[in-house]
Amino acid sequence: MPELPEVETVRRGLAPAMEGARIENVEVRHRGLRWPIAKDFEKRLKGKTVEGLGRRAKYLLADLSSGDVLIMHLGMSGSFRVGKDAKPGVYYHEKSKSTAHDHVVFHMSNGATVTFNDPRRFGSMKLVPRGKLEQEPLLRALGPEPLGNEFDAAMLARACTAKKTSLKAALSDQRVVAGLGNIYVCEALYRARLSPKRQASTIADRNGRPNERAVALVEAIKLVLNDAIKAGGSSLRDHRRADGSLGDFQHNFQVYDREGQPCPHCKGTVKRIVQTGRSTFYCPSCQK
DNA sequence: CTGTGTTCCTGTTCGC
DNA sequence: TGCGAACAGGAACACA
Repeated sequence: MPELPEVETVRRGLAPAMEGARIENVEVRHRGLRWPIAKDFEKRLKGKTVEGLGRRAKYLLADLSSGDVLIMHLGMSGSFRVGKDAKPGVYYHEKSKSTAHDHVVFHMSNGATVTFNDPRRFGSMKLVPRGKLEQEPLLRALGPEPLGNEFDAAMLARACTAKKTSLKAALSDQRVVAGLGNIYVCEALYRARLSPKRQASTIADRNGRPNERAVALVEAIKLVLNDAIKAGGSSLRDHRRADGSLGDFQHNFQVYDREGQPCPHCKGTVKRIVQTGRSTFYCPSCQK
């Protein structure tokens, strides 16, 4: 699930429970995440203070007093919940109060409990010394932050000009721009009125300079991400914010998961196609 | 190097 | 209601 707006929402939800607090204890109940959680994981975390909680693309980065950085990724189905007294505030299965898939639990010095739940276990956690963060393979190849000032039409055009893929594939590529996923790529392309099937290189001229499509696309990306963050992200299925409340942005989807429904802006119908193995939703009559 | 398909895993939804 | 198939927000990896 979690794309940039959801991860940012998680970060904001976890910050009050984690920043400035010491990790009194950490329980790893299932080491088999995307990669096995390292053997020294608990030892390196116990007794350390979280000095700050940041985000890079879809990664959460917890700065620790030990000099390590805890890198966390939610994968497809990961979520965090903040609770007290060693209990999560909200359960993944709220009715059954099930703790299945609660793989990692942080017990903080302020009494907060931070629980990582991930049914599909595509998420990951990894400790890296702060000094080696720049060489970290997970982060190294990431493209620009889409909400940063440095991300503009010129930069996007430069990244797309040599691409031989569709716009959908290019925007999904974390090396081009970091943090978009299937939902927000579809939504940004819709807002920019650009077809997901259009060749990515057509947002640049022969010299790699941005054209009006690149300008519209960058504007649409920033707009949709900012709106989604304001709404607390999207809540599909059981997904919730760290405090258990639901994000609202799914109500603002214009095309995502709306196959067969009317386009909000023309008389067309939202269509679903498959590109590089993933569903794409778009309006063929207003996205060109 | 570039682009595409497969794979990890569990849960939900859909058609019969 | 049951039951198998299809599908789901990601991204590393193998391969052409």
